[in-house]
Amino acid sequence: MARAVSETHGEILAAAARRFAVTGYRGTSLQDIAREVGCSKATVLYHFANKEALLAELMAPAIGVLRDLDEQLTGRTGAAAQEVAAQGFVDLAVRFRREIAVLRGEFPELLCQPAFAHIQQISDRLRDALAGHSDRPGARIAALVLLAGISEACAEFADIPDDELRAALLALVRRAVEPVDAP
Amino acid sequence: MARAVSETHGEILAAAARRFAVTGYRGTSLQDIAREVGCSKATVLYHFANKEALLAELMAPAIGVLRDLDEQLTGRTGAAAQEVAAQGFVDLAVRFRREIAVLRGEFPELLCQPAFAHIQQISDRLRDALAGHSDRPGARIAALVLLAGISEACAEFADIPDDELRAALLALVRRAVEPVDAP
DNA sequence: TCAGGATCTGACCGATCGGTCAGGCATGCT
DNA sequence: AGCATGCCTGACCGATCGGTCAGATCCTGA
Repeated sequence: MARAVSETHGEILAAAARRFAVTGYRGTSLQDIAREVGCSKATVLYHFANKEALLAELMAPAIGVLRDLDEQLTGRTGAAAQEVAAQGFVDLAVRFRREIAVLRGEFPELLCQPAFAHIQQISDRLRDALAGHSDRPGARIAALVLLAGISEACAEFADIPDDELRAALLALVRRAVEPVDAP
Repeated sequence: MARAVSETHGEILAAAARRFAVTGYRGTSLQDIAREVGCSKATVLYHFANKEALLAELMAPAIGVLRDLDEQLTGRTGAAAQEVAAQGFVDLAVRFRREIAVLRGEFPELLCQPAFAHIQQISDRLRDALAGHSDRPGARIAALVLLAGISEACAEFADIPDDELRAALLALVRRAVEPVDAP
């Protein structure tokens, strides 16, 4: 019955990604994941220290890209920051559609877990950049609406090809963002 | 220890609204609500048949307004449908900020419950109207991003006055919606 | 051949969940 | 006084959760 190490490990990871995307992190039990893989719950906990570690490994690639985007944002201001934030986040959201779906609505609670403590600050900076670092309520509100809406759209439109989704979202963001330095 | 009938009933409802808005429906136990009210869990279940009934009574006013909006949408097409949908939903979302926050991310699972079965269809029609009944992917994507984003923004910006939030959201929607009948 | 590590499992644990139930207690009607 | 009714509670229920643990099984290198 024993399989190669990485095989079962990867199967659990893939099954978790599928289940989390459909029923959310809290809504998915370790038993659910084990059932989908075809192993026991104890096996899942042999390969992963706990449920949170499973989620962390699942989100690691997306978080890495988010970190990169955060670095690209440093120093940029005004319209330049908006453009980099828009292009970067749309690209990230489309590429990591499934990972985004996992966080659906559970963002606030999941951010409390130590493994994701820094994500909150990064997403705050991202929102700030998309608002062109403006403190006008209109700009801040628009930035939040767009970031949250894009996440939801990427999770929902699973059937649309990457290119098409990315183009549509980018066009939307560009006309929706409140322009800075109004004449 | 006994209080007037409606008093405890209302207190439970108010406490549930507060807790649900912070920790979500699933993330809030009947014990949590009882603790906030200062009564026993059994008392909560004396006033409400079950947890779902408590949620249903909490959401009833918002659902009523959503139904009204749905009726106003029938027969309208193109830009007129977009405008009615935009104005109606922004107004609804701002007025029922707390109720919107309750649904945060738990929308899909909550819609499965029989008490909310019809909400899915209404929100589909609302999204369709905001897209100007266009079948272009760009229009449909923009409509979803806006509806989801507005919900999230209303749940998040609890400190901004109604008028200001409504104005900012409406301005955003008007410049973000993909125009129909392009020349 | 055999020791030892990697893999996997069933049984089990304490905690918490939504929900039930018999009964206590105050109030008001007859 | 006696009874019914509405309100409230502690104790309890079965189910499920994440997580632990001792041991069975398999593979590999000496």
